[in-house]
Amino acid sequence: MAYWLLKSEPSVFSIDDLEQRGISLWDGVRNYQARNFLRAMQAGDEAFFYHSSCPEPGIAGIMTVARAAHPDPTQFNPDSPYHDPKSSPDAPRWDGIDVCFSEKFNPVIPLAALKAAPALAGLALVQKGSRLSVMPVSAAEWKTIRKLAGR
DNA sequence: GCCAACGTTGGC
DNA sequence: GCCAACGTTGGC
Repeated sequence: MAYWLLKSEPSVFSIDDLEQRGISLWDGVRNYQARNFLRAMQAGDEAFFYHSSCPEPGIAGIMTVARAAHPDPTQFNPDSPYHDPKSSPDAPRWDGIDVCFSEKFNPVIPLAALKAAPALAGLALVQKGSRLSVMPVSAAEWKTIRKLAGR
């Protein structure tokens, strides 16, 4: 049982979208380091849902991993913005996971609050220049962040 | 919209 | 293998 943090632009896919759908494929990850973390995720793991590139960047809620990594179908779809011409079903390059809605934070935990917490200094999210979209969260960091959400 | 920081590509 | 050029990310 491990903890993670996944980023998404809410204009593309938000915590509200996930709440509405209940379960969803997490697709579109096109970075090798992030993909390798996806591959390490197991069903039952928990993850924070982070909203990026939006008016209120921050952690918007919690989801659980419903299904471990499997080939992301969007890589094979020429009509998808995530299409990768170098991928084929015989040799997929990218994986996705299935996630299940768990909780919504209202309001979100703002990025500034995460940056201000000394216990979170090691989190990739708050490190200068980090653009990683899938990252591990330690048990201690998980607890700290939940506390920031008032839970 | 700006721009700093980053990852990837491709010529050599 | 190097590295410049390019495209992308993401906060502000």
